[in-house]
Amino acid sequence: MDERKYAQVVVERPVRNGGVFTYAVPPALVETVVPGVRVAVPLGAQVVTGFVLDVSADCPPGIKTREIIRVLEGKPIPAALLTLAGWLSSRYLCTLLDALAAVSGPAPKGGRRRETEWLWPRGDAGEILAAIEELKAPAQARALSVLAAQPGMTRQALMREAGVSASVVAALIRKGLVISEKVSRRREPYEDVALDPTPPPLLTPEQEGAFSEIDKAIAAGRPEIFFLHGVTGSGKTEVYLRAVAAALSAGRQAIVLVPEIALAHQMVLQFKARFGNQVAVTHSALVPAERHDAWERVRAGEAGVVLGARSAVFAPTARLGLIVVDEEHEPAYKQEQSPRYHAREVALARARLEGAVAVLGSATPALESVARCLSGRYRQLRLSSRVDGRPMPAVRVVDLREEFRAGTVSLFSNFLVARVREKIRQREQVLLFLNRKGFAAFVLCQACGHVIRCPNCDIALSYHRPDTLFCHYCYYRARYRPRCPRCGDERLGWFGAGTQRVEEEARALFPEARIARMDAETTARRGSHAALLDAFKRGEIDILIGTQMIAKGLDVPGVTLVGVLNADTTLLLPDFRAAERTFQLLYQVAGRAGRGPLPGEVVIQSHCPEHYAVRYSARQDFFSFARRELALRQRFGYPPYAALVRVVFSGETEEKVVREATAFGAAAREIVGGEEVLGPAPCPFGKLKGFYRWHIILKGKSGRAVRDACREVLTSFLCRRGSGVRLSVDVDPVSIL
DNA sequence: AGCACGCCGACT
DNA sequence: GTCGGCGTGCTC
Ligand SMILES: [Zn+2]
Ligand SMILES: [Zn+2]
Repeated sequence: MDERKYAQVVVERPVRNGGVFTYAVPPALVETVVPGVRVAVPLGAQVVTGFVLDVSADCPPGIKTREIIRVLEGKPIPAALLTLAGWLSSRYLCTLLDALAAVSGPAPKGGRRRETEWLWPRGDAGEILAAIEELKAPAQARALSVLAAQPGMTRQALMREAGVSASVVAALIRKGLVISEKVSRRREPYEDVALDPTPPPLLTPEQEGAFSEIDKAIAAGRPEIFFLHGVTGSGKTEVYLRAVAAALSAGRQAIVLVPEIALAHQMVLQFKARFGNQVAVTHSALVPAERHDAWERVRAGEAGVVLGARSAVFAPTARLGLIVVDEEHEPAYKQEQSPRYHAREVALARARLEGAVAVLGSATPALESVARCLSGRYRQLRLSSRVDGRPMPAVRVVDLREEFRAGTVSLFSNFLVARVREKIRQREQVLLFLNRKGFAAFVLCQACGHVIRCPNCDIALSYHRPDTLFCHYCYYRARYRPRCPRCGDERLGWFGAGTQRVEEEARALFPEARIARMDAETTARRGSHAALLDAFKRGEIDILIGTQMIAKGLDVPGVTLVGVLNADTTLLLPDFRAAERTFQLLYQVAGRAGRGPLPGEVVIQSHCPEHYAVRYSARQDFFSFARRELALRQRFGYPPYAALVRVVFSGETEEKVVREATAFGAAAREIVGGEEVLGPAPCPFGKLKGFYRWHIILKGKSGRAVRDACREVLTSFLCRRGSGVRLSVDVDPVSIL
């Protein structure tokens, strides 16, 4: 009988049908063609690669199949991750191919592991001396004698020391007078962290209570979702460590996600000290081949713990028992290219599919998480007191409107200047924090703090020349008048000072202080970021000025004052999460003060001190903030009470982009039922690398409903091929820039 | 995405 | 008459 096997293959071509084709498996490949392997297959006139989804004995009728050419190297994607890829493509409306590529981890080939090359002179001292004498080329002779004096140099060092060019060294190697030895530097970062033999610290009663719940679920193999809501310094990490230990002793593996591995230095050290080489760190500093090695250690079960950024959620753990998502509210968990997944959501889906326990942690939960705690989907565990028993820092909000009326033109209020001077006198350290500059012109009344918002969307309107204000969500437009609608003042500003200007002002105001600035410009050189932080920690800098990047993970005991120069700029972002982002940022910044023995102090400068995000963050009152914010989300129809899908159109000709976006909008309005179609409107970054960008936002009651509606529109809608307009879909967008 | 097929305008 | 524009459809 016909024993032929057929494989369903997703080809690496953006084909309309989703790219799934049926191929015959040649007898020689029956053993190796299994679900999850990559294969080379013929497609039309060419050979393309693809992923095998499934292998079976039957073939859909009425098609002439061709044979798989060969199986590519690399381990197959495990079944659970293949299922997860299917989930990803339907949850995030991406192609199955993009989902499979994400799930398949780092490529097995493509780049060598890093090697260090050492150069040695050939032979004993006599032979080398003879060779130097015989050499006709003086540069080569010089290089060889330099190397003889100091054997074991790198190529760069030899070139530098001998003052010769690369060709000189190459000639010596070619002649066999110099031996090149390449040593693979298979150094895992943090490899040299010693296991800490001391027993883990005792848990506080709160930590104990939280851990025992998680422990019970792990021991029982009950796939629960826990939300660990713990204030700054309440010891969430120790709870994660205990939970991971519990999973390991139950014979299962654990994945621990952090927003940015480069900023999780302390946490990596703690995990390495506790679990040693059982931890695989998927560090972004690894070259692809090294990432692949780490992945294989996980697959083989050598590593029981995976610690990494969002892509670590796809680690090929065979026996997953626990997934931890630390700082679950962080926007860094959102992948901003297809598949545009949120690692927290993927983690929950994976935990469900593989029967693992999930632990999400934050001091300032995403409002989606608050809603899920309230609905009972997450079990909430609270850590409400600091492990060290220190009080939260005292926060003082300075009203910039009063400063404005009093004629202050400086970025520093009089109060902040006085506090900084006091700290400098006492030889304590100061952190000055500047919110990132607004990306577009936004309108804020300098006199009363009023912000003009969209009546439909509650989103801050942005100004466009010569006299238009518009909403980036629904494209509501209004005429701009340089006159505040609330107080009538004519000084509507769009301010946006850079760190450079802050530094200049600070030098003028505090001439006796040692001041440093940390931003993209000053930390462009590799390692200078760490060097600057080290200098600050050693007390060689009195005032450190920086943007968002210094708010994360900075732990300097000498800092007793944190100043936020402009608390409001995040409130002006065209984003329904603007208030949430502001609250999170201010809360986090405040946590940077008073981490040492001296009490901390925080000064927040704001044009809208009465705004609830500013007010409640000053009191570190998350629950009051959440209550207010949830009410607004409900009123204006935003997550967690609604779901959004954003469709971005981009191309080199704006008219064509607008035409396609408008056509999509019309098709969408035709098809959808209860969902709203907002726009098209220009994206906040309306032109990026020569591409004009417009977007449409679909809004609906449930995620399922909006996704279904969007999927339906997408099946009937195609950008005209000649238009050169590309379309990309973002389900649950985090940033709409 | 590629590539072929096909149907109209302006060239040797 | 044919060379070539790109709109349309298909690839297991
Ligand atoms: Zn005003
Ligand atoms: Zn609007």
